[in-house]
Amino acid sequence: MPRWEPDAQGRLKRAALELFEAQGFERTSVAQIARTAGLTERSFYRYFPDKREVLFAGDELQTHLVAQVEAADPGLTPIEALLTALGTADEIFRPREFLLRRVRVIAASPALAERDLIKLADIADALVRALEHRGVEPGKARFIIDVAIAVARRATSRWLADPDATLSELVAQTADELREAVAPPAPTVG
Amino acid sequence: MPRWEPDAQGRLKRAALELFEAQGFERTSVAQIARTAGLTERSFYRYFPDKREVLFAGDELQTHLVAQVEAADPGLTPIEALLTALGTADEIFRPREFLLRRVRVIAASPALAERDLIKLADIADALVRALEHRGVEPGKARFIIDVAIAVARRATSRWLADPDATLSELVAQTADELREAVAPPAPTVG
DNA sequence: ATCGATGACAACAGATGCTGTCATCACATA
DNA sequence: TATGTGATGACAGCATCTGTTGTCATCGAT
Repeated sequence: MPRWEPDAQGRLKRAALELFEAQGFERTSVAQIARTAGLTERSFYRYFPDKREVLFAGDELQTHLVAQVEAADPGLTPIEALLTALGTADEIFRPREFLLRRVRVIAASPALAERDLIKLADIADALVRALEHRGVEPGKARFIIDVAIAVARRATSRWLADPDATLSELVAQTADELREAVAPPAPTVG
Repeated sequence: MPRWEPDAQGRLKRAALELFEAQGFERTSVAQIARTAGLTERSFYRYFPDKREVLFAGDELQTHLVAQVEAADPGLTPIEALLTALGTADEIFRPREFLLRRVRVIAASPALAERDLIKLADIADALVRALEHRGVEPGKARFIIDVAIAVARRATSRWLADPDATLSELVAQTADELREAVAPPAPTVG
C-alpha cells in the first residue's frame, strides 16, 4: 500500500477547476483547494509556483509548435511555416470539454486572464527563437509571430464555435482574410 | 501653508520607479515606496489599487486612439484608420527618457510584464468596440485589431531605437512589410 | 535483514500584499 | 464658534507565498 493517494498534482488541478467554477478564482483559497484534494496548502506550492499556475501547467502546445516550425520545409515562408504548424495542433486542444470549462473560468477572472496572456507571450518568445534559427532577423521574427498569433486567435476562435470544420481549413481561410484586409483598397469600383 | 505636500500621486510614482530600478520590483515593498514618498502604506493603496499599477496609471494612449478611430474618415479601411491613428500618437510616448526607463523596469520583472500585456489587451478591447461602431463585425474587428497591434509593436520598437524617424513613417513602412510577408511566395524566380 | 538515502508530505513561522474601519486634523463655510 | 469635508494615519486582519524542519514509507546496498 502506498503511503499517499497517487496523482497529487492531478487531484489539485481537478479540485481547483471545480472550485473556481463553483465560487470564482478570487473567492477560493489555496488552503481550500489543497483540503479538497486531501493535501496541505504547503504541498500545493510544491507542485505549482503560485495559485494561478494550477490552471496553466504544461507546455505541450509550445513544444509542438516549436518542433513543427523547426522541422518545416526550409522553402516555406515564415508565415507559411507557422500557419501549417498551427493547423496540426488541434489534438493539443482536446478534450474540448475541458478546454471550454477552462476558457470560461479564465475569462471570468482578470488575474487568470493576465496569466493567460503571458503564457501566450511565452509561446511567442519560443517561436521567435525558432524563426531566428531559420535565419529570420530578430525584429522581423517578432513581427511575423505577432501576425501569426492574430491569425491563430481568429482561427481557433472559429474552431471552438464550429466543431465540424478542421483547424487547418480555418487557418487557410483566415490567411485569405488577412491578405484581403491589408490589401490597398480598390482604387475605383465600377 | 497646505497641510500636506502636494502631488502625492506623482511622488509615489517617482519613488516607485527609482526603487524598482535600484533594487528590482519584487524586492521593494509597498511600505518602502510610501515611506520614500513621505506617506504611509495605506495611502499608497488610496492612489493605486495594487503595487504594479503605480507604473501603469493613466489611459491617455487608449483615449487618444479611440478618439482618432472614431473621428476617422468613414471611407478608410479599418486597418488604415487604426494605423493612421497610431501614427499621431507619438506625443503620448514622451518624454522618451521616462518611457525607456519604464520599459526597462517592466522587462526586468515578470509580474510587471504580465500587467503590461493586460493593459495592451484593454486598449485592444476598447479599439474593438470602436471598430464595431464603424460597422465591423465583432470577430473580424478583433482580428483586425490584433494585426494592427502587431504593426504597432514593430513600428514603435523601431521608433524607440531610431529617434530621428517619425512614427507615421515607420508605421507606413511596417505596413508594406506586412503586405510583403503575407503575399504568396513568388511562383518561379528566374 | 538491517541501514542509510531519498522522496513525498505535514507542521510551523514569517514576510508581504491588500482591505476594512475609525480617528485625526487642517481647512472651508456659515 | 460650530460644523462639515477631505486627505491622511493608525490598527487589525486575511490571504498569498516562502523557508525550514521533522516524519515516515520506499528502495538499494551491504
